[in-house]
Amino acid sequence: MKTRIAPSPTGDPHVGTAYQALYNYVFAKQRSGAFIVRIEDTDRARFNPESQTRILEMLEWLGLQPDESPVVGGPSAPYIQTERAALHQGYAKALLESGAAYRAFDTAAELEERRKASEAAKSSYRGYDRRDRDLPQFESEARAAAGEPFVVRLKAPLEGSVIVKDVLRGDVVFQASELDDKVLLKADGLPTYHLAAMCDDHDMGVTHVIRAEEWLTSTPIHVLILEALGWELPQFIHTPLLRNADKSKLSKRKSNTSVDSYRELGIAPEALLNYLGMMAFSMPANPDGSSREVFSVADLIGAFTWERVGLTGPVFDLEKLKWLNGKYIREVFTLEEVVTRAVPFLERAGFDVTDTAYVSSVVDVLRPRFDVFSDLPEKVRYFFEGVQLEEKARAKLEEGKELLIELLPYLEQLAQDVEEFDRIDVVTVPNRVIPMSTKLINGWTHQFLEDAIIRFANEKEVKLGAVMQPLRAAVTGRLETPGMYEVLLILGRERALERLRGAVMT
RNA sequence: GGCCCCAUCGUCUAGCGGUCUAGGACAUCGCCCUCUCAAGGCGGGGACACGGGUUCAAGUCCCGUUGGGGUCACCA
Repeated sequence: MKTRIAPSPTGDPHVGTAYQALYNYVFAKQRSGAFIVRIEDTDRARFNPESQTRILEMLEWLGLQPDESPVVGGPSAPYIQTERAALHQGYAKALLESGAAYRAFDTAAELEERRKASEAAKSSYRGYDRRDRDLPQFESEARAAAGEPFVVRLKAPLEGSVIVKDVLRGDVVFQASELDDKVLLKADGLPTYHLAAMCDDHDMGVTHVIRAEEWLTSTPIHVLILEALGWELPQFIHTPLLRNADKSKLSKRKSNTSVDSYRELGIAPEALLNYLGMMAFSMPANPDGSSREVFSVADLIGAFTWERVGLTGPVFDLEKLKWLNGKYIREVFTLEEVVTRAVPFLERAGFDVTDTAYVSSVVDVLRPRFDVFSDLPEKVRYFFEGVQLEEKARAKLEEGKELLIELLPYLEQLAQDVEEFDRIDVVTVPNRVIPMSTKLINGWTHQFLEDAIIRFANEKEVKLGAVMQPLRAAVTGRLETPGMYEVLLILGRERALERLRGAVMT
């Protein structure tokens, strides 16, 4: 069996394409079939060469590797539709000869005019009026031979009905009177989607056409083409459309449809795929009845079945996507994986990331505090650059300056106090071990800092917070940061004390 | 407007006639934890669109209404 996605290179890589790719990929893999990618670039007016590479790159980023595609090739090459134009023209000719199609010589202006007239007449039929359907054979040939531009149209039946068998919805019946004679071959000699997709799917051996619901109403046309060519019908599966918050079809104007934009936001491909996998499809529940929100593509391949795919168009909710991404950062990825993904964002912010151990401890301590990588740089700026006092932090600092001046010697004393203790090579913080270079250690450990600061607060008879917040402001310039002991440890004694001195002296 | 598809909390969804006083997740609210911010834990509010059937019994089946969406291009 074989599935495919057939994206059109006309713009940014669309999440809808990623969504379709996921279904096609998962279903093909589950059935040990092939997943192929074909580029549908027959619309020369909207064609965008960059778009093609970006779509292919998107799939690579997502890890949805096609078995056949323009880049990896395959037995049915080429996988770029315009390169198959001769094939399409041949099929169009066959259809013309068998009488299943005909030439139409209407100009765009004529069609437009008649369409308007039809609308003005409030006719419910808005399709082609079939003016040239019964043009005598000789006239058709002669005008074509004389060089008059024409398109090839499908001769759809005038009576009866066409039944589309959709795996998810069963039989969908369309009356012939609702169909019109769609263009198969355009005046420029290139095929329209209807012809090209059917021919290519057939020639490439596609067995399951899994595509968005918006194609459902043109499927009878496709069935007609397939039948006229004498080909076996594939299984048609129309999946619900991803929606904007207002339930309309997901669009650029109302939502972020570009996968690249999510990538820039700092959404991990695993999280995006996981999120897309819970749109319309639902993973079987856990044994305790709770729903399973976190799963991989491999899990999907294991559990996927069309019976668990709903038919209502799901609203794409960025909030939940972000939450899921945060979940991956906190619970699914290893620290190392989080760091690897974070580094490019930190570098782009201009931070020096050469000290891997340092970067790692910074990221680690921030892990429960960001859910999208692009948010990270701002949250860790003070770890890489000097302190920039925020307004509220300045006020706190002023408020506690007296206390800090007294605290300073306590902290400076710390190293001496613990000389008698053994040297420690790692700093142990509850629940994690942060490797540090030994020169930063001495008394500068979580335990000693905590003891010292609590003792100090007790002696001064103030709440811990009265010490912590001014200290936090002094050392980070902010009022919201990870735990102070962690921050002091990561910063290291020298830098922390230096910042503290600097703050109380101004 | 014609045709086609769809219909459970604001959102993603579970539910395949009785176990539903409808379950989970995001969001939201409250409490706990706590040096701040998060994370985490606990708890609250919150839905079967409506009307007819069928049936001993309907969120679950059928019909209609309403609502939403899609589609009617020499775009895909």
